[in-house]
Amino acid sequence: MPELPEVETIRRQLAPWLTGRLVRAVVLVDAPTGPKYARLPQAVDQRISAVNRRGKFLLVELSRGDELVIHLGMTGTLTPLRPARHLRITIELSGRGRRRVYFKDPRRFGRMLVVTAGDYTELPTLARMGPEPLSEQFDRLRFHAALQSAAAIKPLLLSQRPVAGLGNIYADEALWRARIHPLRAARSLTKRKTGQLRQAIVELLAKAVDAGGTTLLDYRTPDGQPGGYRNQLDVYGRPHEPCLRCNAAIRKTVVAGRGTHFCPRCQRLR
DNA sequence: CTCCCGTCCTGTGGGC
DNA sequence: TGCCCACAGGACGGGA
Repeated sequence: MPELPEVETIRRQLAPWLTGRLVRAVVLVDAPTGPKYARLPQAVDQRISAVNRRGKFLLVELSRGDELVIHLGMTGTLTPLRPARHLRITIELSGRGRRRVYFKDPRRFGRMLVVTAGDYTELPTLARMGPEPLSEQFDRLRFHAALQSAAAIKPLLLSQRPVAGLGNIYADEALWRARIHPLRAARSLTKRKTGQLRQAIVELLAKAVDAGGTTLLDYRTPDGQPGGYRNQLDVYGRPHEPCLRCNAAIRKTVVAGRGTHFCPRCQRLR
């Protein structure tokens, strides 16, 4: 479900609420065990010093040199209200006001585990993640270099390696903005084109963060609000509708097993 | 090493 | 109404 703008929106709401509090307990509900929920008891009695984000991962800094890594998968949410169904984990906190965070995850694709801070050997995508798109690290030269691959551009973007945080919606949106066909071999793109793609990614994600992300079905921020970017989407979810640039019918296909939207006129393969 | 595909899991919506 | 299939914001592991 959540891509960078949604996770960033959640992080901003969570940070003031969690920072400075002590983790009193982590309660596994509906018995999630195994590597996806490793070492959670280790968080108990540690104080939360910061709530950070890398790509789509939330990184909760703990006082004894550990890190609570949270990935929401497709359908995960963190909420102060106990969900009626699909509750997986309850985190109990010290202090006044809201003292419980609930991790709701219908499809169970999410994960939550404790690692030594910065040790991401159990999280290969995080370990090899590209630069944050809204940081100085995301520069033209490095991005162009990261695209020297025979792979198709869309699946490469979804790998998180050239740049962090793009998922299925924003990959389609960015490629439409930059007028690049999702199946174009990444290394066939000129420097000028990769520069345009970089610019598209930055502008798109900044606007989406401002809007609080995109709600398609059930995404909600911790305070219960849907994301406002949905009605600003240019191609995603608009198959057969006219392209907003050239009026040609938006096409929907499957690329790398994911629904993929593009304009066959603006985004040519060659 | 890189790339591609299937798989993990549950819910929903469309077609018949 | 009921059933079945396709599809859904992601990441990982295995095989080529």
